[in-house]
Amino acid sequence: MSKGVTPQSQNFSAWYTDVVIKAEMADYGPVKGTMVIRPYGFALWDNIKEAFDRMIKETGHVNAYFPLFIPKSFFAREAEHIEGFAKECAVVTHTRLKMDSDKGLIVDPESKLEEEVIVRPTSETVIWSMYKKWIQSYRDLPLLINQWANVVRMEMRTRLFLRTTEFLWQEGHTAHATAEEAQEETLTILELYRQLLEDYLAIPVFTGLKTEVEKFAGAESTYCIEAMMGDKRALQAGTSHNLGQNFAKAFGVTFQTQDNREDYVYATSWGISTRLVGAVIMAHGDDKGLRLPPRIAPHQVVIVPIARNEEHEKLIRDFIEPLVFGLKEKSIRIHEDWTDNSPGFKFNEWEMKGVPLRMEVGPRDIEKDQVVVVRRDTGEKIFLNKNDLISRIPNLLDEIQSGLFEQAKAFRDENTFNVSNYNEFKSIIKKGGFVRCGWDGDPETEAAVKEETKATIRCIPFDENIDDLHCIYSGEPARHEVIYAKAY
RNA sequence: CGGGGUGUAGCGCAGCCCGGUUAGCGCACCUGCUUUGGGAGCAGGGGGUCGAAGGUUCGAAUCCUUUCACCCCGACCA
Repeated sequence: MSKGVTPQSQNFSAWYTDVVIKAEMADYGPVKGTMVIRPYGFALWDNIKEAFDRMIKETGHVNAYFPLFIPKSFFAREAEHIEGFAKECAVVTHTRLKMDSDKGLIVDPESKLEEEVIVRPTSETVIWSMYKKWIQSYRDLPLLINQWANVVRMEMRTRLFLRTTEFLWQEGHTAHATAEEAQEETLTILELYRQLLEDYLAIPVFTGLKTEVEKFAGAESTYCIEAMMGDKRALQAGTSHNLGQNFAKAFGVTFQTQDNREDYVYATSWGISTRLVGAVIMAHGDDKGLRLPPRIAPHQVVIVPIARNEEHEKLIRDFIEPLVFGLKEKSIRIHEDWTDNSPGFKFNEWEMKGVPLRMEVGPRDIEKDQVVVVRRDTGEKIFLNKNDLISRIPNLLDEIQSGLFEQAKAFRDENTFNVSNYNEFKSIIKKGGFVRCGWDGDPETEAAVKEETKATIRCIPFDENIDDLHCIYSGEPARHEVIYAKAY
């Protein structure tokens, strides 16, 4: 691993790419826009995934898997849906290659498909085609299915984790007997997303409703969590859609109600993606690299032995063995770095990789029955007696977890402004930050602001208050209080 | 999809204008010895169809043509 990264203050996006690569989170794939998630990055995703998977199972959801390929015709059924995704679909048109004497390996024109197949950009359509078969009666509802899958959206501009042609996500697709139940589900999931971000990723979020322009193609309404990154830009970190009866109507999914009527099923869908890995990096990282929240960090503690010779090594191994055992018993994820790099190198490397706690153990410590523990979040050096270590480490990890959250929250709050004057609005958007202000509810106003400032309405927050509020742009009485920001 | 840029060892680059030894440097890698509490030192070593194809020339990394790929900046998006 080579030295250092571009400082955040100099060029945030260069910093981001440097960190992703140098921390061995991901690498570029051979096809434009593709990414390889390396083991260290995948371990982080795995931990996020595990936490959320547990949450949805506790709330009655089950996992399943639907196919990657979708008949093109399915997409024609929901008008807004196709509108939203048509421009970024990968299409399979042929099924074979062959060797051509002139041109080498070519697509065999003979193998052209009758009906072209698209690679899923999202799975509503396949899933609802199946739900039609599975749902007849109110007794079949609610149907609460989730899938962990990859999806493909052909993107022009890509950035590792944040926007790649193929990405991993979870997509929940639920079917309900009533509109109320669907709405409740939509908000339940949004709340789980909030908890995941705040309690596990240590990222504070605003929750709220998307405007008509920003909502999901084919949804009645879209709710979201919005987070602030280290460059004061917004990142949409998760969305939960109330799909109403749109997909049920498109796919003819009806059910018999308790009183023997026929009605269309009410639907929701919701997703979070590997983008969250990018969110963790950009919300917490510093000029030394990543700073990972302990609850999702692949390694929570890394041990760096300081040994001059084999005798020291043996001494250290004996010294740490019971400590490691004790910590593992407490389910602490601990890693020993016995590679023959120098200690200084290891310090830098594990700081780059964001391990919350580093434990240095050398002969001088062993003499004093102690170890040196260094916090990644604050850099603080703590000398711990070996007798206190096993009880203290979990506390320290908790402190780091909440410390990262508090720091991110303070940063967000310092950079979120209530504003009533458009000039002030523009100057804040220009230098970065969120603006809470009034909006007259007109999509043309929203478009004009976007055109002039590049800022978009991230959401209409649940705690909006429009008393005496006027639209930042038109001056009309506000229909909503909204949060504007430049977004990823 | 528009504008710009870059392709030379795994990575980062020099060489290219002005063609001419065996294509070079830093990092990384391998071996050995000495080291190890903030990115170790010395010695030795391996690794290249100079993005690809064609052309000009006695001779091309270098000049010309074509092409491909990727990166950056904008419009779209989880």
